[in-house]
Amino acid sequence: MTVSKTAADTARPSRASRKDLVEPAADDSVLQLGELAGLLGYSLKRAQLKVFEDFLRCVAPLQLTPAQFSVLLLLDKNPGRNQTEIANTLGILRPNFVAMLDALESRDLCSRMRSANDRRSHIVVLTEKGRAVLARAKKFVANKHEARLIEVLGPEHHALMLEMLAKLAREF
Amino acid sequence: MTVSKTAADTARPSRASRKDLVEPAADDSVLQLGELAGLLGYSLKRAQLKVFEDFLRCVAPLQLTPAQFSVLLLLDKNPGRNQTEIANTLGILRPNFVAMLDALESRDLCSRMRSANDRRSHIVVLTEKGRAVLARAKKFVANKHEARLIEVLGPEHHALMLEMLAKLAREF
DNA sequence: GATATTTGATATGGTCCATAACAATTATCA
DNA sequence: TGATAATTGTTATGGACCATATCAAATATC
Repeated sequence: MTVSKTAADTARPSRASRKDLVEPAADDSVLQLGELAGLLGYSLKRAQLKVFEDFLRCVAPLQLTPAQFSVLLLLDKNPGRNQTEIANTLGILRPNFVAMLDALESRDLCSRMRSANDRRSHIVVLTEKGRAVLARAKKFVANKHEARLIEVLGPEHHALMLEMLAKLAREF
Repeated sequence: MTVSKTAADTARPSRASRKDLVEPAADDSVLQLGELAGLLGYSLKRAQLKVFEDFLRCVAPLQLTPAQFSVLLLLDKNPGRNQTEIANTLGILRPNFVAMLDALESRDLCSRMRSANDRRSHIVVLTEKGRAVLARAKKFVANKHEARLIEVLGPEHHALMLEMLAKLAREF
């Protein structure tokens, strides 16, 4: 027995214990989702993966992930904030935000500055290059990514969807 | 210098290089999301996390994750299928599905059987206990989880949302 | 019957997420 | 004031999830 309790470590029946023969499904048709199709969380997850994939494609020339883009957007909209404030707003834990900022700072998209008030905190500021990249990214996102979403869903459904998702994220 | 190239390993400016003082934001009000609120992918991700959290809470007595629940549902709806067929339908890669099945099988919720046709493949079947647990899980999900979603979104918006999410997952 | 393909499995590495702990700094308050 | 507590950025670490290469056994192909 191992000590750590990963799923992979759980006991698996020996080969000898599963020797019974069973008839496989006859037809090779597509599997039925059943009630899975009615599970909101399931479709939510699958849709989210697709949307993030498309985001990455649309903004690939700038090499920005959705999370990185959200950081740049937040820095632009909220100057003079420190690491914890930015991280908290995005639901990122402070320890995990360090490496994220390191990556952005090493590409000269943002910069850590010392606060004039509190020598503990680092104020995070967009660099000139950061502002330029963000501006280009915004255009890619609006013209390619969101445009495609609006096209597929229809403008009114897109707006409604945004509203409902925000409601879920807020009060669920 | 380390060898692997994680984001955390990217060069970070030395402490000496960021000594400039900067005025922090004066007010301590809530940070502005800005265009982040209009990004569908952002709200999609946040909503998905909340919904999965709620799912885990609602089905906690049965100790089932959303992924495990989806496997049980699929096994029930599609008897006589092998591991790859189940995994593919759920978008799970075969190597990663092995540990997942190990966990379920070690709890006697399902069982791997040899196919009568093809001695390579394992037909995955629900056990009696698996069927019982699935039945209970379905009730928890319907009466607690989905019920709350419908309550928050409203029945017609819930249905519309499901439709749109499925559309995104399908044709995006 | 030689070769290619499929299936389940292992190994491995990457990314993301969560917690504990630490030094430096600041806040609290007796 | 000075002792103690709290905060900030950081490191270390481990778990969960995802992706690729590879393998032996079995089957398919030609």
